[in-house]
Amino acid sequence: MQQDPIELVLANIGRHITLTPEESRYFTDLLKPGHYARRAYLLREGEVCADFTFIAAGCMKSYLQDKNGKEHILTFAAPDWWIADIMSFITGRPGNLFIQAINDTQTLALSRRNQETLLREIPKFERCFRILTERAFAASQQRNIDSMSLSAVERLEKFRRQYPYLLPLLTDQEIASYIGVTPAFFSRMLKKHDLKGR
Amino acid sequence: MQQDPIELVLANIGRHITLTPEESRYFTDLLKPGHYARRAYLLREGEVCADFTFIAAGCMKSYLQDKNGKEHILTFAAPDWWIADIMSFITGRPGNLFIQAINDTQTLALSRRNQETLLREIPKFERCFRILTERAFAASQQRNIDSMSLSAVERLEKFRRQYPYLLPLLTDQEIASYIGVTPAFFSRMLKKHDLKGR
DNA sequence: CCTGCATCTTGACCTTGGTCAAGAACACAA
DNA sequence: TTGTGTTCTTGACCAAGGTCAAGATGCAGG
Repeated sequence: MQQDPIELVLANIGRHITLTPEESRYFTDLLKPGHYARRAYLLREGEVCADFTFIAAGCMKSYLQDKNGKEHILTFAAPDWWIADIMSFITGRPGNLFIQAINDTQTLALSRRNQETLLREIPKFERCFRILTERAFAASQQRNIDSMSLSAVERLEKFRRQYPYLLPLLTDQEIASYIGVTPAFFSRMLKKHDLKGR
Repeated sequence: MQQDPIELVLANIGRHITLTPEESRYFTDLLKPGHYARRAYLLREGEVCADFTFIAAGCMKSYLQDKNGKEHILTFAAPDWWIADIMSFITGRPGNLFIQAINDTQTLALSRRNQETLLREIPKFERCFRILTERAFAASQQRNIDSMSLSAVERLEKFRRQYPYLLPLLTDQEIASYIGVTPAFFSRMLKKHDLKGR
């Protein structure tokens, strides 16, 4: 059922640049496969995020804990997405994010070291990462826009429309955290607006 | 007093890649200088954002209007920064953002067309734009984090610490909009926490 | 089949910040 | 100096969403 992670990552890259078989090989040799059981951590607060990680199967979330210990989910990463604590990754300093598996997850990690090697040896990867970063930036920008201009209900409706395939994997708590409300308010919201049948 | 815009943009780029004089020339020939008077628009909602714009002097803001007509400021761009409606710029579709001059502003615009030419002719610019985009992404991510985990007062204090040089240019309304509160609440907040002397 | 832990729901009450409208302060233009 | 507009402040009231705690529901493991 599961597709080969290497095939998936090559398809992902192939959407942006064209590689020769040798280049593909060179690239995939720099990737380190990983497996994370449900709830296992890829990264914890205070650690340096050394890898740009491709999700081949499963699902991860990145979140932070505020000073009252409450968890705020920043992003979900479904298969075919990349995840990292970008701030820590580019500065090399310890970050504030946790990255955790939501269910069993297969990954391919590209370390900063290896990314540098890759970019030096095959410069067209610069283009590829520029495009990936542009998209991640646009998504992040849109999240800012939504949190400023939409109500909690609107954010929920948008989330459901945008990521229907994530819904079965997530608890209500996680969705609540992503859209920025408490579980208690989330529950009332579903009831009040009759949004229970996803 | 003012520095030459071309010098400034070359210094900006030079922080990430090294150019020969010919390459510098090729690059700067692709830039279109602009001047915007206070309150003039570089971009309006519904227009396609065709340019990646460098601010050489002055200051701009990008904002959106929500469906109640209220303005939410997404970013400020001071000298030595780039500004664009990234979503519209990368998709080529009409965007939702306004980009407006806060005071008299000198710009250098790199159109998407010219960017493509530049990247084709001098591939090391891929690297440069990857890095610029990574930073913009990290800043946007941080804004999401702050809006999720800080109170209005904390966001204000952080804003003042982070952008002291912007404060003299901005009205309280604009700062309020950026940190995500109304002018009325902003005023009360200053009083209550004795934050008036910037 | 029962236990134990997670998640979800609900009630009662609270806090943060919004709304609307009016007045005060300021700014600059004629 | 006197408008005229804009920004800032304030009062009275409101609404969205948070807090805390208790009970209900669901489900995996033994």
